[in-house]
Amino acid sequence: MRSRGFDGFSYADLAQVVGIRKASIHYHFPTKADLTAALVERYHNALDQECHRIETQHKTGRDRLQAMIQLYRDALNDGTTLCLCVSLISSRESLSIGVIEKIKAFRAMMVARFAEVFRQCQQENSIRDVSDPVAEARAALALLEGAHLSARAENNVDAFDRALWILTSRLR
Amino acid sequence: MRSRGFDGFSYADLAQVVGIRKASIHYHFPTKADLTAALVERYHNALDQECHRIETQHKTGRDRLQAMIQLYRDALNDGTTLCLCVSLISSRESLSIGVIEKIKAFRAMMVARFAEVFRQCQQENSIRDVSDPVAEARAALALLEGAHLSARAENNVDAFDRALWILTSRLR
DNA sequence: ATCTATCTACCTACTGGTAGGTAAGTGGAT
DNA sequence: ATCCACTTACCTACCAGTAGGTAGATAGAT
Repeated sequence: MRSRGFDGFSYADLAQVVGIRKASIHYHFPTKADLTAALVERYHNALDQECHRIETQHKTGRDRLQAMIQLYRDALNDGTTLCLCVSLISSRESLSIGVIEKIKAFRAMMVARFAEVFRQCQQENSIRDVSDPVAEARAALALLEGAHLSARAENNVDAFDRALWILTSRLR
Repeated sequence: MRSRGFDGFSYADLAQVVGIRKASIHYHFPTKADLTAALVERYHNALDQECHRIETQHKTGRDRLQAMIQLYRDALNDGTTLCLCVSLISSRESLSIGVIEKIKAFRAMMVARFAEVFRQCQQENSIRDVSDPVAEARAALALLEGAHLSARAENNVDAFDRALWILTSRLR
């Protein structure tokens, strides 16, 4: 799903990967919308947990921000996958409203997480020119998602790092 | 194509929109790869021309950058469409190598255009902290593409402006 | 202990519909 | 007469989703 998008993946593909018949997947997730909603929810929880782990493992805003950038970098899986959110939004026209709402919720969660980290960086003075942590967070999310697209287009994870330079170069 | 993506749009859809039979489209563009390549090429030329128009209509780097941001903003068409490049890359796994190369070429062209504008801004001192115009250009492209995704996810063009704030707030 | 009923998780086989793509023909312009 | 743009009618492959059934685990009643 994260590598082929909503319109590009099928029950048959998934069935082959997980090793059961597609009818069995329909048993657990009657429609593609159900399946997608479950995936987004799982992704939401997984990322939320990862952010929590980062909070416990890193104490400064600087380290936390870098760890969260690394989190997105890892999500690329060497260019084979995108952030679930990115691959789904591109095919928004095919999504059910339930899935769209879940994507919005995921993004709101990530913005809140980033805003908290930027607020901390502001207090630490560990990053240049932070005037509005929430605005910074929204921009950072857009930048990260755009960096994912860049890396995929160039078929090169370095493109992700080059795009993120605009943010990482502000760290001190 | 720009609203539904490569995997989400079909010859039948397109035929209905343009008012001829889908076999007639196959006459002009035998395969979906041919059609997509032609679309990317047209998009490339159209944007190149738009950038040229901006260069003649605006003289300062500051004005040119703002006009190019507006160009991307207009490409959203009130949230109904994405930059062609964005909607295609998400379904990269379904694309022919020819199309991927054309997308790379398009991105290289846009990076070069943006780099030129950032270089001018640097000379004018009309934007804060420009140290590397090419790096700025790459980051700006990622930000613009990410802002497109944000606007689409939030179903609100304001989300585009909010993401771009990180760049526009540096103008002076 | 065993019979019975129900449930879970899976299966094969199929549906209606749509995908990209093609072969052969039509009709107007040069 | 020939070419060009387009048509109808068709193909095969695949799509999401369904019908109907089965093996095996679970649990309550006797």
